[in-house]
Amino acid sequence: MGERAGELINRIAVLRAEYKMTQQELAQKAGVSRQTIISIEKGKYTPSLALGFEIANAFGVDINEVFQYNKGEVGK
Amino acid sequence: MGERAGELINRIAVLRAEYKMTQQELAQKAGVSRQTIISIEKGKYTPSLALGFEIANAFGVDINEVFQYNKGEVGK
DNA sequence: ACAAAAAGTAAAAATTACTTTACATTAGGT
DNA sequence: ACCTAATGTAAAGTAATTTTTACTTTTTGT
Repeated sequence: MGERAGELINRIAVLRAEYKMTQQELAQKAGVSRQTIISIEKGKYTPSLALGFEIANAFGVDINEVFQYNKGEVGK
Repeated sequence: MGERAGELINRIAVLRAEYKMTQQELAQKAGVSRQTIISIEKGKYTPSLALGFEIANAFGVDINEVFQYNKGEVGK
């Protein structure tokens, strides 16, 4: 029960490159620490929905452009 | 520092009514407990992004149709 | 090559999400 | 009125996220 069914992938690094935004800047805009951005960007854990939205509108894009959820391989 | 900048509102109750889905059923489809659904539906806390997506595709709708984030009133 | 900025790693502490259990209330059907 | 399903409340415990601090490595510009 440690992991949820699906996998969450994010395009934060891509978007940061595209918008030339540093982790520090993104962290400030989203209102979290730089560590949080790093961890999420690297997929170490999944952020809260609120933070997801904050990150999305730090870039000014829809949340679906930042995060994609591939629901769990039920058929294994 | 207890609260994030913006407020997250959800349309879970509305969607459940629309799709005639019980909290129990939604909980099962999303892979969480009924309590979790209740608490989120009532706005007691904000779910993880993964759970947000799970709830959205339990209804088969986009995540933006379930959750809306009004970014914090910075100007107070 | 050098300096500075950006990115990365790690780990403990604090906070928040989620589970489980158990019981109280409300709504619907007969 | 009765029964049952659905919703709600509460509290204690576990698991996950986020912060804070400190240090290492990589990248970039000059």
